[in-house]
Amino acid sequence: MNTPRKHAIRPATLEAIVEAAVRVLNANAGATMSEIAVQAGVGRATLHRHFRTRDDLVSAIGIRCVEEMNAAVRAQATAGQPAVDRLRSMFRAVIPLGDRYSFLGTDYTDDPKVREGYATQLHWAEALVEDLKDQGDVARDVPSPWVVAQIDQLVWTAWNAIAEGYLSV
Amino acid sequence: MNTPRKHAIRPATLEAIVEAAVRVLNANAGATMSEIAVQAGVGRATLHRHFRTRDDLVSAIGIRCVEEMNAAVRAQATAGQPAVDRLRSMFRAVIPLGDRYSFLGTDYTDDPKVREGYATQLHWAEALVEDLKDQGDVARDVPSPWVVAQIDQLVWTAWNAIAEGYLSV
DNA sequence: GGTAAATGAGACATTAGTGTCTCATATTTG
DNA sequence: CAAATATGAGACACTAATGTCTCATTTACC
Repeated sequence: MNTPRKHAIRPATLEAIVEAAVRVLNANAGATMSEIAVQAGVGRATLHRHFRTRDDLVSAIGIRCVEEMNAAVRAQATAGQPAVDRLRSMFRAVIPLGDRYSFLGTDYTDDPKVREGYATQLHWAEALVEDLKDQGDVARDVPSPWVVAQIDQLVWTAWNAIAEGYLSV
Repeated sequence: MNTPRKHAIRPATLEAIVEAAVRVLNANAGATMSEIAVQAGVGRATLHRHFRTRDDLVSAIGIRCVEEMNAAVRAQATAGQPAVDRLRSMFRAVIPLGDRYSFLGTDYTDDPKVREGYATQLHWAEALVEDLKDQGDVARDVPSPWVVAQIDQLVWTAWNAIAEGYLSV
């Protein structure tokens, strides 16, 4: 079941679309399907052929983003490391992805997979904060959500700083 | 010269519009003129009568925002205080304004007055960072723009934290 | 109370974007 | 080379929002 005769989309086309979408949306979160099509060097109809609506496209990129993020974090994480080192590893993993995905902070997608992936990241961060408190690296009376928010925002700030050129990876 | 016969806009109407716009745009940066009109209890035509375009309205609010911010900072600032205390005062002054203006981080306005007001804030922060370095509160080799960005983002994070309810003013 | 001006309601034209469809062309596959 | 199919180009209908306009009604001022 579900055996499309040959190929439903040419890999090169898909790649061009996704790459262009990431690039264009990163520069302007409200970018239009036409702009993306032009940047991808592809007809607008082709966009709609593979991503029926604009939301579908943004969701697809959102999914790719959280997956890459989680993969990057997992790849860096070494079990048994001190919490502080794991925090540092996380930064090292995530910050280089900013030039591709920072627009997701603005252009919101409600896709359940994206929410799920983001929730995974949050839980990971919450657990890390607990460990930091256990080690005495963070005072017990600081609200954990506040610490998590700070970690989140530090990543975001770094992304912006890199985008604006006064910090480099 | 410039003596409109009686009044060009009723103060109550203006107030209702601006208040509603702040409230609605804060909840949804992409809100529509109709939504704002409804929330203000005002006809949509009246909106356009006093703010010809949507941009005009957003700009007007942006201007009001930076003016309030700068005023709040100036009101709190006591000359001759140690830099760290001035930083704390700034936070105290600015953070309570977040529930009204945090949307300005998303909904961008290009109005020159807004840019100018924002530039004022930046210069103020830059000068403060220099003082902090002079006092040895911040290491000399940390890039100043990075510190400024951190201050900016700390305010932003606090605004969000308050909006989401796990922190209070 | 009477008058002038501000407002509300709604019709209207315009614009920009979305999503669908068709057909000719280009590309892949066998 | 031939057949199958993905693509490009563009026409089309549809929608949502903006900005303009008119006219009846309400409000404020003298």
